[in-house]
Amino acid sequence: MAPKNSEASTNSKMVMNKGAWTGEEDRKLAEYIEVHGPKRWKTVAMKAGLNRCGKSCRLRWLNYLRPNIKRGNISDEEEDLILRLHKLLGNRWSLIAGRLPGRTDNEIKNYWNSHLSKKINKKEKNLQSVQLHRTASPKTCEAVAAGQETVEESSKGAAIRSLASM
DNA sequence: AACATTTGCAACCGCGTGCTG
DNA sequence: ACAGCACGCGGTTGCAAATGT
Repeated sequence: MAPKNSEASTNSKMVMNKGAWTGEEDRKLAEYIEVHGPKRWKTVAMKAGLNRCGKSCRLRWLNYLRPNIKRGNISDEEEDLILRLHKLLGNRWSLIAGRLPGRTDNEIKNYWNSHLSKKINKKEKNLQSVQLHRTASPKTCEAVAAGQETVEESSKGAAIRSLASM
């Protein structure tokens, strides 16, 4: 895959750092934000003396350097909340993260993709095999599933609207 | 021990939206 | 009304560590 960078490409001579952040870069970013605050990321990147694009700085701050960030060890309560919110909101990771203090959307998205989606797939497969044994025709199953989907979609919309407006 | 495969997470990318001049 | 910019989001990728053969 050819590397692209929309912000970096605005200055053809400038080659931005990419990949993992070093301790030194973290320190520079944190020090700058402590003084000037987390805004104008392009300026932050330049003024902090970081050869990074603004986007990269923003992401690093939000997902790693920001104070009060919880890392790892997602508790059973948090997992349960994620599952319920995902059922309600779908892949609205930032909204879900907003309900979990100290957690980032990226962390929740990663957790979902690597842990929960598998769990759910397993559950669904189990459920399907049970249903196939119990119910009459596959068409009945489809009809039932479609009906549930419609109801879920409408409540999803209401939930997103109410959370987004907060 | 050596290699292959899988997993988990940090970071990147493209796109949509809102703000500003 | 419009263009350009900055920001935020969700999807995807890259890679090191862990695990399996």
